[in-house]
Amino acid sequence: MMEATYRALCANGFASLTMQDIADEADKSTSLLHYHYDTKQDLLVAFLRYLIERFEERFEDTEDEGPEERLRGFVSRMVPDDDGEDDYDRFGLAIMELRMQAPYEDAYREQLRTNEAVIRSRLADVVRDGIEEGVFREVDPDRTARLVFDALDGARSERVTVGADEAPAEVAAALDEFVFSSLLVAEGEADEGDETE
Amino acid sequence: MMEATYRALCANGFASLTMQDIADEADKSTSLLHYHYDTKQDLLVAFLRYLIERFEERFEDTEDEGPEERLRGFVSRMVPDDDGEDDYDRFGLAIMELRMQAPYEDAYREQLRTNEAVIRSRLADVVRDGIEEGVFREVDPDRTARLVFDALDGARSERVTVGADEAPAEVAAALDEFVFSSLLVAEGEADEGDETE
DNA sequence: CGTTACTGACTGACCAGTCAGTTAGTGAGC
DNA sequence: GCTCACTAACTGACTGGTCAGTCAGTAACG
Repeated sequence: MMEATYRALCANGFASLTMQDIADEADKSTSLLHYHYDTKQDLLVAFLRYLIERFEERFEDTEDEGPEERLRGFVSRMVPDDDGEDDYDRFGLAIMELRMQAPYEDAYREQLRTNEAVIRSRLADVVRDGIEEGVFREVDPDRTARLVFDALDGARSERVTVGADEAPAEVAAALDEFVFSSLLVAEGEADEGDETE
Repeated sequence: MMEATYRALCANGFASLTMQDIADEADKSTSLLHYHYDTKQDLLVAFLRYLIERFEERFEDTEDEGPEERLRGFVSRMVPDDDGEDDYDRFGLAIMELRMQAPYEDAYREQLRTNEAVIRSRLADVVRDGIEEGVFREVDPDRTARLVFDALDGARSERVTVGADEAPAEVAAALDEFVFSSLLVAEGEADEGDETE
């Protein structure tokens, strides 16, 4: 069911997504969807919940790597190297379409807020860990995480909307140049100085 | 007519925008809209064109300022200080909704591509000018402009979708810390010590 | 009297959600 | 081992509402 929703979103986008589209992908009737979920919104909120659960599962696997690898891993997961991933863009776009409906639909907004908070705080944790381990210099982890997340998000938005395929890679490079390079403390330097800003 | 479209977008958002909404704002009939514009898409493409013309007019006014002021001016135009601007968020959201339909509607995509290219290249020009004048260090102007634009865009998206009101200001601060501060050459320390906020 | 601006009434398509059912599985009693 | 009752999964046909776009006109203006 969730899988069918995923496929339908990739195939049709969100704005023109109908219950029929999902039903077709699942080889079921629309009536069945309404049997399990009262409204289309209910179904989609359940889908968003399903998504963030999957994200958390996948993220846990990286917890033993070093801060820098984890940071770069995060970036490269948002910037797929191979352009073969057709569904990646389609799905990313569909989710963005959905996000744009959040202000009009409380249920979406609440679930999305949760999802984004989880992602951003995982990223901030990586930065925080890096600072504690003395790999990164002292910065505001939340603010830094937000810059990284929002820049990549903006780039992705640019890519999927107007087809600026190079945008995510360019932004990743710029982040590297301006943020990550300034984040790494010089090797062999002190990992001391607990000075809260 | 364009004004009416603007008001209708603020009031209703894009996804649920009907020709009737626009007609109501203009105190005209929907038939008249179809008399001037064959389809809803045509009307909205004309509206997008109208927007970028207005942007260019307003931007020309800043051409005599210094690079740093222009850069900060650009940022602060995307991050309204006073939270009183209700329409600003509503309209920003509506445009983002529209952008998300670009992949499904060629006419939107072409016009949006033009609009975004104009904005980004104006920003890159500012960086380029700054480098030529020796105020900024040598960086890739397009890449830097993209980082700034996309980060602010991502922040705005976060704000309007899930109500993270602080996002644009946080990102602006992070840009300041990571990008702008590293952009200014130390040269002579001529007029510095300027600590805004 | 021709053109441009404008209207109200209508249509055809689409779609979420309803409803009155059918089918399949599960177990209890005999 | 068979029937009956109960329930969960599922369906097709339908409805009510919405909306872009059409069309046959009218008003205004030069």
